[in-house]
This record gives sequence, C-alpha cells and structure tokens, in this order.
Amino acid sequence: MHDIRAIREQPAQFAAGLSRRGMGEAQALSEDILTRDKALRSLQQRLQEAQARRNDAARQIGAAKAQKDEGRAAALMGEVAGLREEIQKGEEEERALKLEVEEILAAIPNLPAGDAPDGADENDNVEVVARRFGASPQIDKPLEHFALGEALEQMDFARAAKISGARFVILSGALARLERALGAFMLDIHTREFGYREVSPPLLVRDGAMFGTGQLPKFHEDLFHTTSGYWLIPTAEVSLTNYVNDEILDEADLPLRMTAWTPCFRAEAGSAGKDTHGLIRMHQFSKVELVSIVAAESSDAEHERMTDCAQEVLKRLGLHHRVMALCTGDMGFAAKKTYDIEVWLPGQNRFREISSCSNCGDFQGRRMNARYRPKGEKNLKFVHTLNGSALAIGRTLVAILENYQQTDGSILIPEALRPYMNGDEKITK
RNA sequence: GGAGCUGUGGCCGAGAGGCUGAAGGCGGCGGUUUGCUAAACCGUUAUACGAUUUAAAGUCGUAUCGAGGGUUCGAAUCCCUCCGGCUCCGCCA
Repeated sequence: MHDIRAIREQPAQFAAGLSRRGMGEAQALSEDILTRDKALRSLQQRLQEAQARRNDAARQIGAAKAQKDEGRAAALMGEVAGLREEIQKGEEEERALKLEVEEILAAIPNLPAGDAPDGADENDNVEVVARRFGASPQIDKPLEHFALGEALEQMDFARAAKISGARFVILSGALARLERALGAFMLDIHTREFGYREVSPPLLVRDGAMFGTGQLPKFHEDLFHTTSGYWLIPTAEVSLTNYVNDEILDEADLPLRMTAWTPCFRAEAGSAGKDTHGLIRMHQFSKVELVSIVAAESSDAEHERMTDCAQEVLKRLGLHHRVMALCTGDMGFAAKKTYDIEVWLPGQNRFREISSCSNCGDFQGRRMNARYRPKGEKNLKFVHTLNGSALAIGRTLVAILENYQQTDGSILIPEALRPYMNGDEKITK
C-alpha cells in the first residue's frame, strides 16, 4: 500500500517507480490519483464548513434551552434545518471518494528499490555473481526427477490424479521420509543457527490477512477459497507476516524472525501447460518459510542476511546454485527488491527457482497497520517486512534426486541429511 | 448447530444524549533530585484533513470511541445491519 502523502509530495518519483515496473499508464494513474485526492480534499473543506456551522448552532440551541428560551432555540433550529441534508450528502460523497482512492491504491504494486535492476521479464534478471556456489555434477545422461522417482516406485502421479487430479503427487517410502527430513533439517538450521523462532501457524486465513501481505484484492484467482470464506495460504509468508498485523511493537523487540514449515496451496490459474511433468508446480507443496519483521533502517541488511540463510541450506546439501536479482518487471506485487535462488537441475540441464527472498519495505506494514515505536522518537513508523523460502521442499527434493542420482537408479543421500534419514546413505527401490 | 456477553487512545479502564479527543491508572517522552541505578516529584503525551504563517512552532476549525446506516438542533452514549473477540451447551480431532 502506498502513502497518499508520498504520492502527493513526490508524484514524479511515484510514476517513475511504477513505470520501471512496466506499468505503461503510470503517469496517467498517478495523475488520476492526485485528481481524486484533490477532489476529496476540496469536498472535505466544504463539508467541514457546513459541519462547523451546524455544531455552532447546536451549541447555541443547547444554551438557549438551558435558559428556557424556547423561542430562540426554535429560531436556531429553523436556521440549520437545511444543513442536515447538505451534510449527509457531503458525507456520502466523501466516503465514496475515499473508497475509490483506497481501492486504486490497494491494487498498485510496491515501488522497486533503487538498486533493483531494470527490465521487462525474467530474461532481464541479473545474476549476483558473488553468491554463486558449486559446480554442476558430472552425470552421464542424467534423468529427470520424475523418471527417477517413479522408477523407485516412491513418486506416484497417476494415483494422485485419481484422488485429486492434476498437479498433485503421492510420495511414499524413503521419498516421503526425505520430504520430512528436509523440513526438519531446514528448521533446525534456521532455529539453532540463525535465530529464527519456529512457528506453527494457521493454514486457513481471513480476507484481512491476504490483504495485508498483498494477495488480495488483486490475485484471488491464484488462491483456494473455502465455502466458509477462508483462504488457503499460498505461502506461510501470509500467516507469519500477519502475526504483527495491527500491532505496535517496541523497537527493542525487533528484529522479529520467524520460520514455519507448512503446506502451501496454489490454484496455478494461468499456468496451464507449464511444468506439467513432475512436481515442480503443484497445487499443494511443502515449504520452509522465513519472515523477518524489522526496523526501517535495517531491512536492506536483513535482506542480505536472509538470502545467506537460504543459501546455507543449499550449501550444506552440496547443491550447485546461483542467485538472481530480479528485474523490476519480474518482481512480485509487494516486493521492492527480490533475490531468487536457482538450483542446478542436471535432468533439466538448467537452473530452476528454489527460493525467493524479498524485501517489502513498509509496503505490507502499511497494509497491515503494523508499526513500531522507534527509540527516542515520538512518532510511530511502519515495520519493514521480509520473506524468503528456505527452501521450497518439493523442489529441493527434485534437486537432490537429479543431482545425486546414481547409474543404478538409486539416490545418494547428502551427508548432512543422513542423520534425518535413519543414517542411510542411499535411497533404493 | 443452540444460548448469552463484549468491542473506548500505546495498554488497562471510566463515561450512558450537549460543557467529552474523551476522567483515572499504567506505559512513553522531557526535566528536577541523585556518585550511579532505582525510587520520588514536575511537565508532557493520538491521527488525518483544512485555515492562519515566508517557513516552523503555535492557534483555530472538521472528522475519528470496531465498520456502515438511522433517530436528533446535537450521538462514544439511543435504534438497525454487518464485522471481530469471549463464554456456556451440543458435536468432534
């Protein structure tokens, strides 16, 4: 959510930021908002004058009645009789205008950070070379993960389709266990070593929570909605970030770092035909999420730190990966800057996104009305929020299968994971 | 599913048609005292929009007591609808 005052004061920056994100009509949009804002304020001015006259008369009527001067009271009442309708009409218009402006603002994405690379789509993303890790393993004729999983008879798309349709999977045996191992492994790293607090949050949330993080009102078609009005979370970011919704925190309590391992649910509307094989793009998947709630000055540093935390998981699993700074045209709605982590998949012979770490600045804080009291300052500030996957578990499982496949079809278990896998070295049929 | 209660500032809590942006307490901020800390004491303490001003401060006006609507010259207070929260009963992991 944008601050109307910021738009008022710096309309050029606002429009420039939006057009960097690829909004062609940014200039017109900015002007439209300011026109409505101006209309609203001049309406308010007229309304206030009428209200002042009414209040003054009401006070005099009260005084007259107290002095038992009924004649004077009646005369005054006659004077303000016409004001009532005028005020009611004015209030109605004011509400409608306010709502319009709010609706427009609620649908506008965050402005990109100054150092987010400009660009139109994923082809313009820029690698953060210093963050690259490892090298692709030498595998002769590598298989894709679904071929490996199905051959192991521990990854079953056909039966899942029978039960739930496309974009679902059944893992079983060691692969089901691998999913559990990965979740526990990741949580242990983040809680023991990086100071994140483990949280087990609701998976069904209300409209307000979805609005707070920015999924609503614009992206409802990407979400599952229950008949009783709940939304299924597409990421634990929603539950964890809204933890501070409508609260005022002490700066001393920041940063607030939370992690959760949850299922995520995505309708995947509009991605028909994309990633139809395998478990890259499911309606339901498991993910360990990181969320940081921080003071305004520290969000940039926290973003780097969070990305380190996510990369650390991949490093311990020995997985080759690179980090991309998303260009302005490829970033999500709420983000001002995003790093995607892409893991190398030998079976696909390409890098694939396995994590996305975003700094949302105060964008979500303002939508959620989540504030903090800065030390030594009088006024409240909106918290800055960050979220990152660390990591998407389904895709991590894919990466392990493809990177650790053996010629006999078995899968070597990365050493860091073995304590979580009953000490086993391999997954076999 | 049935029955009832409740929503006031940063927090707790009073107010039950006008003098209430709202008592009191806690917290926050500033200060006095003190070797330091604590305690005590004093002061201060919401936001938005507008007017005034070269600007800031200040002053004034308007709105805001969950949200919206209604009654009234006048609503935190009365009425209606909605939304949250809580309790009990039933069912259930």
